[in-house]
Order: sequence, then C-alpha cells, then structure tokens
Amino acid sequence: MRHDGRLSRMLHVLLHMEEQQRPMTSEEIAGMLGTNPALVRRTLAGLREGGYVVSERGHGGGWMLGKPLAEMTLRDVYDAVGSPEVFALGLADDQPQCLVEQAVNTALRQSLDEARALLLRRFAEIRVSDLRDDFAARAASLGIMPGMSCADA
Amino acid sequence: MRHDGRLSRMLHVLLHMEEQQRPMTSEEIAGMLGTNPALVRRTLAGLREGGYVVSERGHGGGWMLGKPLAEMTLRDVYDAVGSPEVFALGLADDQPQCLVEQAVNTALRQSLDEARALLLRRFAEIRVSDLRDDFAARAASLGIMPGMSCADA
DNA sequence: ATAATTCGAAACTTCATAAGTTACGAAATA
DNA sequence: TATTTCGTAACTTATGAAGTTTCGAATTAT
Ligand code: FES
Ligand code: FES
Repeated sequence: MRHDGRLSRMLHVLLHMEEQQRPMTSEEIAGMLGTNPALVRRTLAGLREGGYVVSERGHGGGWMLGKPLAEMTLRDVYDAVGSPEVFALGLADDQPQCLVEQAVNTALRQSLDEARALLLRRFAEIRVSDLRDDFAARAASLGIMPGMSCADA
Repeated sequence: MRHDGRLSRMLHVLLHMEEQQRPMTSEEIAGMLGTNPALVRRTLAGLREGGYVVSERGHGGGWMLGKPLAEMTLRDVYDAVGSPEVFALGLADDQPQCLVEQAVNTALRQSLDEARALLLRRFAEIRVSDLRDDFAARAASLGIMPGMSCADA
C-alpha cells in the first residue's frame, strides 16, 4: 500500500521555510522535495487555511510562514493536511450484520483507537520548532553551517 | 489509500471455524467473507504455517482450527498474515541526505514506533477466544441462538 | 480404475488513491 | 504590456491489496 507522506513533506517544508528570509516559490519547494509545483500548491493550500503559511502571487511572490514554528504542533500540521487516515490496517466491513464480525470489529477498533489517540497525543506535544532545534543540534555536532543549502534539490 | 483487511478477515474466519465441527471449504469461507476461494487459500496459507489452522485436500476436505482459540492472540494472527504495515502515514524518504528531513523523520518515527508498539502490545494481550466470548455475550443479550447461520453469505 | 472434490499455486486483472503532471486563468509586480 | 507566481481543475501514473482464472496435485467416493 502506498503510504501518505504529506505530513512528513509539509514538516520538511516548514523547517526550510523558516531558514529563508524570503518567499519560496512552489517551484523551489518542489525541487527540494523532488516533486512538482502543482502538488506543492495543493498540499500547502491546507496549511494556508490554518494560517500556518501565507502565499502571495506574482513577481516576488511565493510561500512564507504565517506564524512562528513554536506555535504549531505536529498535530496542527497533521490536521492541516486533511487529518489523513493513520492506519493501513482496517476492517473488512464497517457495519457488518454478522455478530461474529461485529465482535472482531469492536476489538480491533478499540486497539486502533487507543494507538491513534496515543499517536495524536504525541503529535500534539511536539512543536515544529522542536524539530528545528533537533536539526540545529545535529548540524552543530557535525560542524555544519546551520543555513545549509539544499543537497537533495 | 486502500486499507489492509487481512487481519480482520482472518479473525472472522477463525471464529466461524470454531463453531463448525467439520472442515470448511475455501468456497464456503469465501461466500461468508464476500470474496473468492483463491483469496481465502492465499490468506489462510499464512495461518497454516503457524499451525493455527490445518487444511486437507480432496473430498470432505477443507480448513479446520489447528489449535484452540485460547492459544492464539491477535498478535499471532497479525504475524501469520505477514505482519502487514500498520500505518498509512509514512515518511517521504527513509534515508534522506537533508538534515532537516532527518530531524522530521526522527520525530515521526519515534511517535509512530510508540503507537505501533502500543498496538501490538494490545494485540498480544487479546486472545482470539476473547472475541468469541464477546460475541457469545452479544448473542445472549439479543436472545439469539449462538450457533447462528451466516446472514451475510 | 474412474470420477468428483478440494486444496496449492501461479499468472493475471481490477480497484482505490496518493502522487505526479499538464494546462490555463487570475493576480501581482516589473 | 510582459513576466512571474499562485489557484485550480482535469488527467495520468504508480503501488499493492483484492479479486479472478486456471490447472495440477492430492484425497476420497463409487
Ligand atoms: S531537501 Fe532539505 S536541504 Fe534539500
Ligand atoms: S459472515 Fe459471519 S455469520 Fe455470515
């Protein structure tokens, strides 16, 4: 099953966005992510609705942070990209007639709901700025300039 | 993303299998699950390797439990169907050059690993026989004969 | 023996959907 | 007026579970 990488990508983008003191175009971002501008616009549109980024059209336009990274949690970003399905595991039928299958569903739902709740709780505890700090520490310990250029682009 | 219903289906099958005091053919099971015999064989093959079911060919053959439901946990069944990917959420790139993306991956992995560990721990705590008991309780409270026939077939 | 049943397994098609792409209009700046 | 850049719709591709077809092998019934 193809997994959903939107949360991961958007976090990556937000961190790079903070480093830049200028709007980043969808094309730049697409190059960074190894994808294309239309997809970037489509996904960042969700973050814009939440005020996490702002976009400007025309010459000199692009995407910039709409608020400090310290004011966004992973949970916020998760919701901004559409609160995608967490699990690949699922039920065969959500509303089965069969009582046996209902028992199976009840048990699986309970476990899945618990695990999802834990995950989203963790996400809510982590600010995006914490990732930036983690990155800064890695960079420092490797003796790398914090404002590095994009190696993957 | 299309989710993976193998665990759910196999639990359903195991519970029905216990009710029957005879081998169930792949065709019967397929009718029950709303699918087809080849898929049933493919998926049950994993359970057979773990000794959770046994199969016999030829006239009067089919599938039967290989051990009591009290000796199987949801975790056992999960592993028997191939330990499928738990999450639909995933990383954009598992081994990125970019330090920023590495920081993102580290944080996401940590949260996902925690949630997965909790889920599998719960799975390991639940015996398949617990689901049967839950089913029996539902059936009793509805005044339904425990050995009901298949309504979905 | 012969026929019927049933699993075993390979090869293939379908389906769902995230991702990727193309294209063009709207808005902003030069 | 030309250029840049986002906004958005429509379309194609990629991936893997699910579904299907088919035939051989094993087992039992007659
Ligand atoms: S993609 Fe993060 S530095 Fe290039
Ligand atoms: S599928 Fe469970 S009773 Fe028919």
